[in-house]
Amino acid sequence: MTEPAADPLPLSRRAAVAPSAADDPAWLEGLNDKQREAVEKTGGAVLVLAGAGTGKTRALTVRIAHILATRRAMPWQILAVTFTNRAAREMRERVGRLVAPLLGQEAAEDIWLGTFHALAARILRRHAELVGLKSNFTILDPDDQLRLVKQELEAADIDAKRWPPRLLHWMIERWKDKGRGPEQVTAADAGDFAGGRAAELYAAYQDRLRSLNAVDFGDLLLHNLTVLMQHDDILAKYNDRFRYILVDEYQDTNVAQYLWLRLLAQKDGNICCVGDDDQSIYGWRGAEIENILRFEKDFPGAAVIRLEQNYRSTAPILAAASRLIARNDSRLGKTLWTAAEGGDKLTLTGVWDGEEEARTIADRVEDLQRKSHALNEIAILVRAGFQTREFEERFITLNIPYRVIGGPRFYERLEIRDAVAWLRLVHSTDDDLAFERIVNKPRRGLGDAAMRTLHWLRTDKGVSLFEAARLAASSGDLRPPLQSRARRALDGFVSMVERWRRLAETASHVEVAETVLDESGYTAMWQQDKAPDAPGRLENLKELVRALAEFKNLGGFLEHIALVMEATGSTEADMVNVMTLHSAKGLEFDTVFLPGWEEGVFPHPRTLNDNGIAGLEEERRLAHVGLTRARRNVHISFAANRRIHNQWASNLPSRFIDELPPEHVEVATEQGLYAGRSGGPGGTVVGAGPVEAGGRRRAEGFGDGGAGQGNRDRFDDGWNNTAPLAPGSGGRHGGRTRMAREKPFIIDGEANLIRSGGDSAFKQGDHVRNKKFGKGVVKAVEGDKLIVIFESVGAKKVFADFVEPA
DNA sequence: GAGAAATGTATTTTT
DNA sequence: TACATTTCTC
Repeated sequence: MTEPAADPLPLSRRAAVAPSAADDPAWLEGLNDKQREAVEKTGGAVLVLAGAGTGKTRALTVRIAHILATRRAMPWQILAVTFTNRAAREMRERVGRLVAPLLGQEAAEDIWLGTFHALAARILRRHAELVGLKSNFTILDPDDQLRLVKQELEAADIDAKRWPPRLLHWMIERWKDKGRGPEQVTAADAGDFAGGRAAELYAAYQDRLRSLNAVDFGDLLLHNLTVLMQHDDILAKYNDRFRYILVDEYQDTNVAQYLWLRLLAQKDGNICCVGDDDQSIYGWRGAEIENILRFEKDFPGAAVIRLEQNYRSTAPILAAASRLIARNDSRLGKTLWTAAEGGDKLTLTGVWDGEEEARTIADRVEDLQRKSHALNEIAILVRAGFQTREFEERFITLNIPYRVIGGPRFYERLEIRDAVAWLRLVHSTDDDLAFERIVNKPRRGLGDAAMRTLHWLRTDKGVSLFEAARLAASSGDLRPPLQSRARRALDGFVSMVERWRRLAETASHVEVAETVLDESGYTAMWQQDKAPDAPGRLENLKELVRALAEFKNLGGFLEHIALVMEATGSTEADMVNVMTLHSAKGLEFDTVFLPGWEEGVFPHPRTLNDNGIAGLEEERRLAHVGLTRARRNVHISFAANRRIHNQWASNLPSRFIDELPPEHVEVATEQGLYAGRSGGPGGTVVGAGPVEAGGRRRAEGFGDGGAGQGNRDRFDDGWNNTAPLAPGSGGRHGGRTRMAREKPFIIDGEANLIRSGGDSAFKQGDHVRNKKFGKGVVKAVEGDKLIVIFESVGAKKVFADFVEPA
């Protein structure tokens, strides 16, 4: 139970619910002082710093309702921006419920409410010609984007082996996040990618997109910026229109989104941003936590309102989350508190390996199930996707229903993308990417040779590939001549597509889709496929048609799948939820398991390597997000050994464990794993597998072997430059790849690795036995950990508690 | 053009 | 290990 005396946090402050005056309008009822302030302060710039579980969505939706109900603006004069479709949907529903009794059902429908991308697309469609596009431009999915990048690399004759397309794609995305077109990329930004040609490739990629009448996600914002900055009249129009702007999850905005908001808000300046700097976990994809930290400078005179009263979690959970996040320097500072008293301590469990961790957690889940705890209210939140596997396996054997959230998404599946490409082509024959994707699916004898001819025709005549196909089918005068078989195939293909286009003029889009999938032979292709996953794919195709039926027309549907890539999953069934910490943001559960709190897993070493202190702070925010998902119980665990990519690694408990308040944590480890955590040398020791003759090995992440005392020290002298990259230039690309191939390190008793044994029960040279690795000899003693050379697996760093004298 | 073999590569993810 | 992608081979 909580011990208030030992607790530095004001956990038992009095609840600050506003005394509800009798003449208060209905929509303001039940708000606390701060929430109410956030709702009623409608003029000027407002930053609502809303901690986890403090009712931020409530404040935001009531604020919209308040603006509407008090007639400060009409629905279409309000711009409300979210990041996810889920948030947008939820917000519209909630606003609708609030305002329907006052203003009618339609009021909420007319609000400009949606994701950044959906709203930007809506605006861009009106002004597409100003950036060289047609208003029916295609929004490419990541797969198409990458394909184009590859093609550009190929066209520029750059070795894709040495310069991975994915990296270039990533660079381009980040530039777009920063609101920079190709001409704004400096040589320094471009780095040494392909000998400094990245900016040039970026420009080529943009040209290519334009010629395809296509945009990627980043372009939606980027082109908006171009339009708004270059056309004062258009900007003025939107400035007049949007009298109130509201932004959710402001800590996740990137530079482009920030600039977009600034432009749109520049006239009245009635902008209200809601966010939580302590939940900024998307820096790696361009989010600028600086945006929220800088808000008061950006919008002088801005009001800052802090929502700190938490209605979700128990006091111990909040104490743990607060204590942990207080270690971050880059934050505005907030302290969550709750009026609720009591609550269980967090539990901390150390186990031998990942398998045991899964077993332990699954057993606990089973136990909860017996006590009729809803499975839906249980979540297992992991750092990285691969960690879900062992839980899945365990749940399958125990027959516990579970769902993995955030796996491969419906619209990303191969068969769906193929089918959609068919529809895209029927919708617009200009869609070259769609054409290329399905022209030979199912196989109709159109391979590289035929495509070369078509590409030549396209360039020569300046037409689309589809048009080129039509020409090729009828003309005899072709540069690379076309086989008669290919010509017949093309002829058939073209007339087929044209027939469907005529059909589309009269028939419903569902009918068209069914015809296309049937007559193209695409369905038949999967029916004949004997692969075990073929039936599932056919099922997905049916699902696609079902989904299609919910839209008015084909165009609407295609826009939807471009911008709404969400998974279709049942949320009703009672199942345990397994997902990454990232995808858990915004959700809450009664009981939350947080496995894998180990150095080498969480914080993730790569974040540390790439981004140093800032990276560590982001990982810590991730831990904070994890903790604050729980209403009642948090179970943290760590495994001393874990197999990652078929390599055993012995890990120390995460430094974040040290950052939790001990008085709120119950250590449930039988062998005292936790007790010895502090003071030891840090780092991850990667086990070497079987000892191979003479194998001197070196592992990434072992750079701090010598000196570390506390965590801070360890970080400073180790983590940043720990990976032994190739010296000198080469830098990231070459260095990292080369390193990864080198073998892990075998601890062979080098003096600098041996720490004084102290009071350990073992000493160097002792023969020991361990239940997993068998017999071995102690090579070194480090506090409560031993380095043992096992006969079976070679050198391992193990906790002394896990071995016995042999 | 298709299937087999070799090779590379393994955070986080929404739109 | 497990996957996707590329290259090889027929």
